[in-house]
Amino acid sequence: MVTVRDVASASGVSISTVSRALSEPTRVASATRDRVLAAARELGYEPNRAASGLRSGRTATLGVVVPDLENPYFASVAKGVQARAREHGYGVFVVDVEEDASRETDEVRTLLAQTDGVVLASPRGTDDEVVALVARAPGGRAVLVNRRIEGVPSVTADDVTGAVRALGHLRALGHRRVAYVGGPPTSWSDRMRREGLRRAAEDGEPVQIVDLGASRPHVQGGYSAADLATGAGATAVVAYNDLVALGVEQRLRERGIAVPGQMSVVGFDDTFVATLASPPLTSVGTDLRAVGAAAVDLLVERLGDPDAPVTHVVRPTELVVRASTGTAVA
Amino acid sequence: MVTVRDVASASGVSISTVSRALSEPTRVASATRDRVLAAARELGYEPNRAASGLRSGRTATLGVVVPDLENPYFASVAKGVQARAREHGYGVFVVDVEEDASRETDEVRTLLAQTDGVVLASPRGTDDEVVALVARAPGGRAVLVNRRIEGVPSVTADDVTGAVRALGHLRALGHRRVAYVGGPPTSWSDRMRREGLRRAAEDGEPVQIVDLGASRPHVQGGYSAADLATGAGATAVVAYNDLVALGVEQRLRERGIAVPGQMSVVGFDDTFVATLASPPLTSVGTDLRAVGAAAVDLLVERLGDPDAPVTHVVRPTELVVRASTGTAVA
DNA sequence: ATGAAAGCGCTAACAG
DNA sequence: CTGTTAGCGCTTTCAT
Repeated sequence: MVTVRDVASASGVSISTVSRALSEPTRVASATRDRVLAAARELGYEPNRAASGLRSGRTATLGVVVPDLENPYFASVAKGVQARAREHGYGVFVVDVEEDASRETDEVRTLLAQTDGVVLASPRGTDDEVVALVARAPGGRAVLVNRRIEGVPSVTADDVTGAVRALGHLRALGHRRVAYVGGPPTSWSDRMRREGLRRAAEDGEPVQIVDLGASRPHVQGGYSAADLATGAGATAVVAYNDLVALGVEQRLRERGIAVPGQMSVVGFDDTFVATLASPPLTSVGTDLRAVGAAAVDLLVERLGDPDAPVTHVVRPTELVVRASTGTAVA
Repeated sequence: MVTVRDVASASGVSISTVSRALSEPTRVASATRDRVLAAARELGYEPNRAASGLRSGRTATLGVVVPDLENPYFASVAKGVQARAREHGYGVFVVDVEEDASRETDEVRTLLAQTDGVVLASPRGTDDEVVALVARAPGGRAVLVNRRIEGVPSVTADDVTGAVRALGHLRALGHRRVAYVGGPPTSWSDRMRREGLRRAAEDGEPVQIVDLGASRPHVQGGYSAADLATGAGATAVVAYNDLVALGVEQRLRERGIAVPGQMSVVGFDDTFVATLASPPLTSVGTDLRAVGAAAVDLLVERLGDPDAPVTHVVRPTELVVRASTGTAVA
């Protein structure tokens, strides 16, 4: 292993100069600096993060906690986090807690001790649990994604507006009875989506919202809920997310119910699977990588200034209309 | 921040006893140990990884490098890596190199300096580049996934057998002219899949393989290649992976060509998207999380014994038959 | 602009 | 079984 010492003796300076040349280039005479950098490159020097972190108290590492990496939603968020963190010079620990609230708690706790800050995506714990957890992070070293709690910095999508647009779209197509297949009870975005539908339903030509309750946020959840939607006499289904919507489509296809001929389907998140479905799914989307990136920006900003005001970033949503929605049956 | 020192004074022992109680519980009297552990818990002590790593030379961190986290294949591998690493007491840095071979090189280099070992999944570099890279990791601290090179430990899937089975399946259904939509030129698994098809084609009732060349390993790649398959007079298409296969299905559907009525389609990897397609995709699958887990096991084993022989783990593949394959048209 | 020296929190000899 | 001590590689005063 090559250390600052090796670089120092190779370039005939002291180790402090090496350290400075590497991290504060301006504070070193340009001639010396060049010599040092050349020696470092030549020897293949790679700074030891553990050592520098130990001394400086800065680990140059962030953590990101997600419920499930295989869920395309979180894969995209994690990708955005990783990419932006890299731009800021941070490495990132990715932790998949397998949809388990108590593991979430544990992992955030340890990550907080090991990293400069953590991004907590779609926490499965209650607001109180999350607040308690984050309280352990002095200086706001935690940022939430997809959950908004006063006092804790967060990045969320404007789901309310998205849901309003989705319902407007369906109303314009003549739908007057729309079923909603919900997500996990602790999901903040599920609350927002419900809220958007409710508001939109009351505003203008009346539309009836049929609440189909909570489903597991996977294909299977939608598959099981599809029959409830037809049973309720709805002409359109709005699903908690794309996977659920795909499950609905799957079941309808199996029963020979045409989409969108007899039933329209709308998803949320506009993940890449939306285009894989047949028919391709109309979905309320957000730029998920941008969500991850924004969370990192927030974190980095606060690490630079712990007293910065708590900010809530709300990313825009957009209704992407594809072939799964059409005019309502008479 | 609470340190070993705080725990030591709280429990009336020396710092070394604290350290031992935490990491080698057997070497400490049980009474003392209980006292120390209680104090640690009470104070909310979290060991500082940087410090322990600096001293012990062990970072308790692994790295995993993937071309694209949003690709379900790599999401699953990364998930497997993370989960197994956790069981072994390691954290994991996940790095997405965005399909870029030169970033791959850089990242592996830095990771090797920062971690105890790295899992390099589906390297985009050439064999020579990979060997050069790995040569920098004394004691075999790098493990390849989805690429086999002599002298470097690896975990691969038995793609040859998988391809043989896929072709056997198609032959049994009466197909005599099968098109293959290939993946990236540097892909090792693409080579193996081709090899399997070639072998199987020659063995038994003859089947003609039409090589459609390389495609981008995404939906778009399959979409563009689909017309080549029909143009070539094939009655079945084998695609490099599930995404490509879905692209093929998409284009065929658009053209009104029935699957499997007029054309059968087979994918590889059996990622969750295979079941989302319509018709659901017949695919040659491997347990991807297990692949990731095996890579970690290999790494951990070698970290324990750097002189252990280089092993190549080959995971079984399995043909999962779904609705996208049927009897050949007359 | 540069060097000397202290020490971050922890583990690993070495004593006892 | 437990305590003392040295020092991992680096950054950071404090001098010069």
